Amino acid sequence: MNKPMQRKVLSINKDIYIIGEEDFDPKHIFENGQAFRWEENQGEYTVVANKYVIGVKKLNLEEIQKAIKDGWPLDLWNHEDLPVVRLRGAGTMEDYDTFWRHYFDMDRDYQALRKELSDIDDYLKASMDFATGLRILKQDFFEMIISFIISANNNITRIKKSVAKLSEMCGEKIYDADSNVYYKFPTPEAIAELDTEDLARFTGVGYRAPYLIKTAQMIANKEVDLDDIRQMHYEQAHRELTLLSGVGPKVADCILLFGDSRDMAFPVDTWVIKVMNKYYLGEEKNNKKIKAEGLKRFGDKAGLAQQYLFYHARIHKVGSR
DNA sequence: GTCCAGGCCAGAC
DNA sequence: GTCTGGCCTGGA
Repeated sequence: MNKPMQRKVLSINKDIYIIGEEDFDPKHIFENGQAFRWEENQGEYTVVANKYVIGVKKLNLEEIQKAIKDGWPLDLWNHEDLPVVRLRGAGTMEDYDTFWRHYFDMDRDYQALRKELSDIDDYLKASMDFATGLRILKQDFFEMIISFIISANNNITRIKKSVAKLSEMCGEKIYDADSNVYYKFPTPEAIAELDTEDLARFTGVGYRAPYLIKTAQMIANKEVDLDDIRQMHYEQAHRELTLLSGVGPKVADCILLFGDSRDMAFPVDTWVIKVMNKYYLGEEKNNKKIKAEGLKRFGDKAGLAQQYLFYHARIHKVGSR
């Protein structure tokens, strides 16, 4: 093995560059179903998060050479195979330290994680190898609640469209580096005030519209306190989340995994059911038992393992006719 | 036209 | 507590 590369992060003209990080592949990060506020165009992912709109791209050789020509410090890039990810419009190093570092889970050692999970079994190893560069984002808690209520019995294309329309409907305006208009994710108060039929018509969420409004109201009036939930043990937090309208066991686990860094939260969806049955169980139909098996096999990182299994299974259509 | 998409809810047992 | 049927919507 070569000596491990030292990751460097720097900001030049409001663009942030992450240099020498092998475990950062925008496609695997954004197209694995954990995030809904992105659009891909020629390898660049336009992403809305918090108050930011950024372009995430793993640069190719020509782009790196162009960057150097444009005034990039040449000494930063001294290996031909050194990966470079650009977060266009992401801001200064202060923005990185206060937001992006957390959002992209930069303090987790993914090389060590891949090694640890790969040792568990061959199928998990195949999934890990397939999705090298996948990271579990740390997204906004309330945004995850609303997004995953919309996700139930739905597909990713339509979920993305509905979340975008909802943000447009009642989120605050923000702008990207080229002054294009985008929208922040709405507050609980903003969604709580919406009319059910307006919401359904404008966003296409259909029968989920009353769930969204009820849940936003429960959160806005502190009937369910999100700050409290984040202090609770996993089981209690999961139970509390399912009090929200439209939140069942699977959605609650997605919220905890992607919005509250709960590595053991193990969402059991159709693909995970297929994978767990094909490789570990056979014909188990009870989701609670499937989840218990996941926790038994993958321990306190079951949720992380789940995300690689899910992504691999969905792409390869494991268990489908 | 029918089927399906990262499930949840209500009602029945 | 566990199981079953119904469900907005739009693209294949």
